[in-house]
Amino acid sequence: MLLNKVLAHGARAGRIVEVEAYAGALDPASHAYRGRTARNATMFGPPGHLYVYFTYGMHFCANVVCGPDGAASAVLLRGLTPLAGLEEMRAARGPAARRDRDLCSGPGKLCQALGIDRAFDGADLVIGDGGVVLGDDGTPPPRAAGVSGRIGLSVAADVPWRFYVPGAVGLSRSR
DNA sequence: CTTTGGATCGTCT
DNA sequence: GACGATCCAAAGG
Repeated sequence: MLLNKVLAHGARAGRIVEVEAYAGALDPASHAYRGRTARNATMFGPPGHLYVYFTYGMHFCANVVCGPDGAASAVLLRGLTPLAGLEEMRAARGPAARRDRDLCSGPGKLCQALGIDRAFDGADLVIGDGGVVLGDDGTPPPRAAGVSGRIGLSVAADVPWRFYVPGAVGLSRSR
């Protein structure tokens, strides 16, 4: 359960409030569906590492590899509540992020805000090599997490594998 | 508030 | 050669 864990890069940190699950080779919507390639190699590795990919010619998205070595299961980080390093986040995001709640309210946004790019692909989030760490500040997972279909997919979007903290700051807009 | 279209390029077919 | 686990600005209500 990643909800309410904390992702930090240097002085910048945010609480994970929205995620989506991808079930490796069994999931038509997963990058791992058509087997291992140079791009998705990290997903096929051990859990606890960061899988970062580039899409739409301009955005990065970050996943946490969660299945055992070889399973290629991963969880996409879709939304964070900004906790620290807000000034740095604003500088990285630019004028488009008018309110604090806009800083990390989307998969591409949170990567831009935290300064995560392809160079961080494969980083170990537990020991924090590369400067990106996944931590726990004692906040328990939500008593009742919200659930919905996944967003932005052309296949298997109806599978209810999007989980979020109801009412939290930093959720991407739901449909 | 909602809807719509453009930007932009690495990766796989 | 096509398309994507997206975002944003602009335009209309």
